[in-house]
Amino acid sequence: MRMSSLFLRTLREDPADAELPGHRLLVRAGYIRRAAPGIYTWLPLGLKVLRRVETIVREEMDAIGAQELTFPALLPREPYEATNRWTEYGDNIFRLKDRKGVDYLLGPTHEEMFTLAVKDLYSSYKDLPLSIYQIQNKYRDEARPRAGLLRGREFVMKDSYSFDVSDEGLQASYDAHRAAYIRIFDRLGFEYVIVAAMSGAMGGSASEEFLAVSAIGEDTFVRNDSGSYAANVEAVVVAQAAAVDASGTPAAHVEDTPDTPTIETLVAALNANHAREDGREWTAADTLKNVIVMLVHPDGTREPLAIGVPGDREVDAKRLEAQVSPAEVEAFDEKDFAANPTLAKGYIGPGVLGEERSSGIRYLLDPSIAEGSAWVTGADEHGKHVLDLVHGRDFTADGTIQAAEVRDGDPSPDGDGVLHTARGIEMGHIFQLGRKFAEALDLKVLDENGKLVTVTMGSYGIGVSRAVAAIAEGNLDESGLCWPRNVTPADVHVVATGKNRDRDGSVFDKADELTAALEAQGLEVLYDDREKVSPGVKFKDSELIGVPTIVVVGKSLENGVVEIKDRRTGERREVAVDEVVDEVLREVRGDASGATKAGA
RNA sequence: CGGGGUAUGGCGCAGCUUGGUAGCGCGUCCGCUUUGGGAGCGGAAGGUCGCCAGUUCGAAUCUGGCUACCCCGACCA
Repeated sequence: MRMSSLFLRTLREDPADAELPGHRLLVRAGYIRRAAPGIYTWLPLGLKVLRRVETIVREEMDAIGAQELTFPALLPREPYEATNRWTEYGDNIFRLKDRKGVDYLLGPTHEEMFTLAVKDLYSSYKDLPLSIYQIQNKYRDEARPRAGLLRGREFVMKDSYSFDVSDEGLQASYDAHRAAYIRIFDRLGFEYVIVAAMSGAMGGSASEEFLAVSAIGEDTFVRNDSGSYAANVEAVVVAQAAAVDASGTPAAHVEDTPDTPTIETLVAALNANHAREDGREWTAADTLKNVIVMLVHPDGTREPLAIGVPGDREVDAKRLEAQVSPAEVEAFDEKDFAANPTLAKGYIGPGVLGEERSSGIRYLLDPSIAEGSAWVTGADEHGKHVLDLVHGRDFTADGTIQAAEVRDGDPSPDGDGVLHTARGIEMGHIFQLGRKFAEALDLKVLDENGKLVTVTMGSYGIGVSRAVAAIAEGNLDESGLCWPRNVTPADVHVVATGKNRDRDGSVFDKADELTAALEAQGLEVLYDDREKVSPGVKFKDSELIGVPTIVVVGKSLENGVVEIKDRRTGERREVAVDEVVDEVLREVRGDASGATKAGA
């Protein structure tokens, strides 16, 4: 690539609409341009990076025998009608009509198309197992696109699906994908963690996410010190607390606690007027907080739900949503309270909660609330709370729910140490869909006995354009980007510092020659051969663009040497002109952690 | 969907309070000089001041309405 003719314009100043450092640099260095909110143009340099990420994904998918195909991005409505997703996706789907008024959509995901394609072509167990994939643009009309490529409305995704007759076969396909994903993310070169995840609205069992560890990530995950446990916070399963002996607990008794509608005011009132017998102060953890939310089911029906959690914890909205999906959660507002007169706002207790009690509202407890444990909680009357209310003796719930917030320092569910929380960017998600989806679309094959059996499926995704953004965010400094070798738009950046071919002929001649020699070795070379551009500008641009190895041909040519610069460390060294090609090859190939090695 | 902000040449911004020839920096083009860290001087091109209406002799500026975009939250890969 000759910079004198490359379609590129670097910006000296940050774009005003970019917030994240990596996004700013991708725009400034001329990799991408915003075309519309959440929609980006890939300029030549950016496209090179995107293609290299795609190539790594493609190589590893092919290596496990998955076969590539491409579905249209513009899809008919019918298949999505069959799985009810035309409705369930709601406003998140881009919809359009053709000239006859027939509905179409821009594919937000392609489960239906994959499943129907297999149904169309295959009908025997002998055809399976099968894994097929595509690398395709996906479209989601996000309520609020943000963070540049990390959450766009158009994005590039690799999605694959496995089709098996048996559960064992599905497990094998899943394991193969998991191993391929590990190789892919190793080659892409970022720090990632594999966490247990929720499988989402389509159901299914085993599910894991690959998260790039990053403070700017939108997902929260937890892990313990030994690494034996890691999970998306949504998927953490808190163990049921063991029952405790309640024989010494006095009978439950209602006390006046005026003006205590919050846990904070309640604890203060308890300590002022109802001192504990054991002399310890009351804390929020002694109270049972009952939170009411309104579930909105996909068919539009509304159902209130009561959740009991220890008073020192909040209900985690994401955990709750994951548990009740596909229902959505709305706040329980004043109108709802008015419609449920047995609920005394601020003093709600188990006395009225539960399907069998006066409110009729389903009541689910956090599993940390042990049978036999005693609580202070609302007495369902304004200004009154009940003390020594024992779970199992004085009240019961309709079940448990994993919806309380998970905190740093909580015990690890596998019993090994405590949990720490961190943030990550979801880069990949693999899960065993099972038969639910194939059933919806009636995907069956004949087995050895000539009987029709429903196929079992796995679903595996990687955010390809998101990977470019995540790599950029993780590989930059104050001067610009610093690409890992496996995804850099060029292997080496040759800078000719001359400004004028007439006067600096020897510099340009040598740089031309060197570029040709490097290209002859199969390297992708970005060559700054611009005239009338001062050396300072070329140096700044080379740092902004972030090719890992920079070769400067200039002044020192008089002494028969050129300069090789490491973009990441800033280290520079002089190398004799006739040794440069070998030296660069050594850097590019020797240092290629992951890509060439893992691919070999 | 709630809260906040912004809208002026390709990019970044000033001007608006107090109405009167639309400005600055970067970038682009021409000339001369310069030549290893975003060069200097001189010249030039490039703008329906988001849109609609109103007030006014006169609106980027004042008033009303609308729209778009950005950020935080809610929601989702």
